[in-house]
Amino acid sequence: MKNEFRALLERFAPIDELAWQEFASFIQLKTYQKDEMILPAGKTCNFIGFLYKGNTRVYEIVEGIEVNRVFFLEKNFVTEYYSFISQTPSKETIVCLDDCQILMINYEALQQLYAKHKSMERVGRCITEYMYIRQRNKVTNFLINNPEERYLYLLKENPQLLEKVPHYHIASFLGITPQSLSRIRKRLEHVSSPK
Amino acid sequence: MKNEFRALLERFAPIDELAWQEFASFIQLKTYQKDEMILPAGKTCNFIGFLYKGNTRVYEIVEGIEVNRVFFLEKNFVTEYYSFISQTPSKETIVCLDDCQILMINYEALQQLYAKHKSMERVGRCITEYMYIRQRNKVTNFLINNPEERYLYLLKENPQLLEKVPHYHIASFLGITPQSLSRIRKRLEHVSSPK
DNA sequence: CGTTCAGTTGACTAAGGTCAATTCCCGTGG
DNA sequence: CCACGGGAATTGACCTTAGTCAACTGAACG
Repeated sequence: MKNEFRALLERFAPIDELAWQEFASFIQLKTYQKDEMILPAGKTCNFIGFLYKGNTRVYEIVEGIEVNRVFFLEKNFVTEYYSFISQTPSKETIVCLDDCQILMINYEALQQLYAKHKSMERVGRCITEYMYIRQRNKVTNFLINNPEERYLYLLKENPQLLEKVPHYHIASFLGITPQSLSRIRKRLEHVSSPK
Repeated sequence: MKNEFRALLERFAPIDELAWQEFASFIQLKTYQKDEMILPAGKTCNFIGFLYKGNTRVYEIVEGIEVNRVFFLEKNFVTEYYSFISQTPSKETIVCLDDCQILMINYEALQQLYAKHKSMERVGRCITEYMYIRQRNKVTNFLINNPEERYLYLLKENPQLLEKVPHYHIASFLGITPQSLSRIRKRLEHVSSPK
């Protein structure tokens, strides 16, 4: 279980054995039920989690509209990264899409590890960069692609998402209405299998 | 001149005198002419600059289309931050919109300073966070606002931009065509001053 | 068997994309 | 000083597509 967490971290940079042992000793397993909030808006995110089981949705209320920011799926991280690194209250809420088991490491523990182990700090920095580039890619996607192309991109990058997440959440994530998504899907259906 | 650079940095976190002295000793002044490239795509960005004079544009060629990423204006930073922090080749190109004078500090110097001065490292981390949140805000802007609203947002946040940058660059930055921008401007004109 | 909610569909409107033509502005050279 | 050239900006005509509001379908659940 913990080894899967390690494997994910090491996709960024290697961690030496000693650092990992210490890291592992800080890990806590938490379980949540479907629709439960892992992090409510207004609270500071003090963890980085590994989604051993289940899927989550991160949303923000902007001008009264609920906007889906990101979906963290099984076997990936789950955190509100900005709140975590800056240790300021989150504007976003993380909720479970289904029952979840999450391995968590908290902020204080991680800071200790950063100070103590060069290899951990390197992983941390790489993750920050990764988070940054993800945002950038998303901006690019909005800049050069229309809704249909964004949907196709999502389909290509994250086909599992469509099965795991209700479509109206996907629509919000793509910045369109559920109706539009439905029509886009219909259009594409005709193209791929023109009957 | 250098003090203005310092003031900008200290908007993120205070820098102690000793750290600043050392930082200042590394600063180099470089000058560029209008349309000159400060950083061509493919080269690794090894500097963070302070735009003492002039304005710059950062663009990327995506699927054959030139997409404007950001404009760095006088008295602000100029860098390709992802390339800088990860020390990997930049996908983006930085060009001068007019003649520029830039105070630059290079990567190696900065790393030295980070290792030596806690206050410098703190500033560095805060800047990374700032860059991250900027991208996030831009995503939000695309998610909840249509082109007209994005233009209005830009107008509110960065009114100088409209005077300093040709409109077709603004359009690309907003993710729309120059024609659309022109029509949006016309529409708004009628609203604000109905003759 | 009815309630609820996600998803779809229809009708209509508005807004952006595309292509082409035109105007405006500015610098250059005759 | 004026005419010309070129790029930016605007405008027009047309098309496509997303938004909106409302109705309907269908599946899940009690």
